[in-house]
Amino acid sequence: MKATIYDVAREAGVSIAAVSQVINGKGKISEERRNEIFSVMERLNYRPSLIAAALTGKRTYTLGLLVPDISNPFFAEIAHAVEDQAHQRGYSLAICSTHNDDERIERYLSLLQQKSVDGLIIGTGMDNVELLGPLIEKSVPIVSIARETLSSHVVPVLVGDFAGGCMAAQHLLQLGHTRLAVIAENLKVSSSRERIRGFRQTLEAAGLALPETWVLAGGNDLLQEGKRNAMMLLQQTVRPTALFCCNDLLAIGALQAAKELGFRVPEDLSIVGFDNTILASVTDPPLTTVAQPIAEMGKLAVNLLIEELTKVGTTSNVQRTVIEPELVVRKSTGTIS
Amino acid sequence: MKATIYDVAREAGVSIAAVSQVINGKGKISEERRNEIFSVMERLNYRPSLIAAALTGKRTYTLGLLVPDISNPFFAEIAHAVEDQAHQRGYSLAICSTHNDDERIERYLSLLQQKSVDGLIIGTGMDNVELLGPLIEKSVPIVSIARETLSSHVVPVLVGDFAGGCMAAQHLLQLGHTRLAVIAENLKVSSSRERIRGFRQTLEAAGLALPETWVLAGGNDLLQEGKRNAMMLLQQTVRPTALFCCNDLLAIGALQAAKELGFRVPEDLSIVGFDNTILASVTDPPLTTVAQPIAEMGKLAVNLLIEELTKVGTTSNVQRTVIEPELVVRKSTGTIS
DNA sequence: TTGAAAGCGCTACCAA
DNA sequence: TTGGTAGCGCTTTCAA
Repeated sequence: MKATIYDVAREAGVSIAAVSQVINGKGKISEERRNEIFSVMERLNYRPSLIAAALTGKRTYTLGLLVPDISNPFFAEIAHAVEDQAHQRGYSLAICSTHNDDERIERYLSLLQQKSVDGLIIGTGMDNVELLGPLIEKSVPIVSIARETLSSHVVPVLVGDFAGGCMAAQHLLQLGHTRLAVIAENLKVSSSRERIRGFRQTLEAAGLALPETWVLAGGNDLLQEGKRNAMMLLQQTVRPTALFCCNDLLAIGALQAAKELGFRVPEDLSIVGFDNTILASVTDPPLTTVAQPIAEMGKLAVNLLIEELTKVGTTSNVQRTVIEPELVVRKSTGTIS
Repeated sequence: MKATIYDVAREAGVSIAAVSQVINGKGKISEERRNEIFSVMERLNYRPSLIAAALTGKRTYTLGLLVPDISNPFFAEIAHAVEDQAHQRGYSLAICSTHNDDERIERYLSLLQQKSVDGLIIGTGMDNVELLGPLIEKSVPIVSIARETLSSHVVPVLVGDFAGGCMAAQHLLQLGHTRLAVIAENLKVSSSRERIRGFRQTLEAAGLALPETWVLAGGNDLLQEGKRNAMMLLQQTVRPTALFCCNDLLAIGALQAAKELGFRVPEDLSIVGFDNTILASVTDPPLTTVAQPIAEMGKLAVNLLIEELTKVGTTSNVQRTVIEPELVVRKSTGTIS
């Protein structure tokens, strides 16, 4: 039913070895034979089985990508960037939404291992780094994207989270705000912590404090969570005039809360997001946000990974890469009135 | 370096056949042996190679998903739904962004074929259906999602586009609008055409006409395109009071155009979108839109596909499935003032 | 119940 | 330049 290398060899009156050579452009085959074989392959609509090739030790040309949730625009954009570059390099992508659930991660990891992916890109949080052990042992190269290093064997590609937090603070400070609060995702996520650290440090350098009670975090449904936390912040008698939200979804939730409570943005409240996903450009007012260079990160991650998995033997010597973020000022921030 | 079935067999003092049986829960192996083998597998951290298994004719447990662009929230949500269900059924997903480019589609199709995916879910437009030929010959089951049938061999899972168009029209009609226009994506896409057809028919049934000049389409950057087309529509001396946009991205573009031109939504202009992606809930005002039951469609598509590929031999007799959409009324539509 | 052995489609090494 | 052939790791008869 499906043409194999044997069919081609038979039709062309050569050995399968010859056909294999032609497929891989190796060995020495005369022009004549080569062309003959090509034409037979064409005629039979022959497609070499990557499965069989992989079994003999070649690569599978498949990369695994772990993200918390592909329907979250940030990760969708990451996936897009990664896929694009992978495709360019001849690899395809197995995408896995982990829901940040270790059990699911374990299943996926095991599956990817069984499928012998050539490399792994991790964009999901992981409570239990041990789960990577088996992969590392089998020396499957791993890079993490937008996440701090998980282990010394994982090369991270990340955005300057700390710097991003600083930028947000600086911007808000310049606008004259003095009562600032933070809404974060999940403090287990290192990038959130870094952003907050940058934010706080910049504030303190300016002689302002960021009280612990004004750093709210947690929750799974980001939009809801952002809204809920913003509500709490805004209903206090002394309320913040500016909010730094650790991602766009949270910022949008905050935006909704503000509107619901009758605060005008940015006149009564400034909001800064993080990520610069499509969402940020679509809200009203559009969101001032710290942009992650998603396309660049995706591309870099794939390139590092492929570089890693193509150089055999050589000890890996790639180090962490940090790409600087950029503040995109839109309409959700302004001077205090 | 990596444990194989041989290692397990040797350690356990049995034949590889026995191990294989245990793995697959087939054949008759004594409790004792079985447990012994299991414990050895555990100890060796053995993971059966799916590659090798696939080579012997078993499935690869991989499904291919073709979408135009995974970073578009609609397709990201589709991907999420599909992945979720696939994972539940023990399959993983190779996701491919085609950019609606036939050349890219061809490359991906060829790749998926070489990887022997068990089935294909197509959510992308295809100018050249012929490309599916090779897959169909190899009897790889294919379902299309949110797309009209591409060929008699492709089972479609779609939303009632026509009905959705009707709903939008009805809603607008009820609000008293009489000058309605349409902004569409690309008239090559059958779903767009169907939506418009439903919309127009409902209008006509109410004695209203939808002039061809008020049906604008085309473009690749949906947001921009929606904005541009809305601009054109709104700057005419006799302008529409209501816009039906064939997807949320277009609707958001229209929303931005309206604001830029100083029209209030919904007081001066009503806008209805289509899809009900997360974007629709995030704009201001939030978008009234026709909701596609994305999760349901994704689940159904996967189930149909797996059903198809598990029943050997039996002639496929699954027929097209249409899930009805639902109008979600938010704040972008209102009575004319 | 168990095991020996014949593939699955392809690569790579070694002879010819 | 070519072709023969030994695997790669696993499934699956078929005998024992």
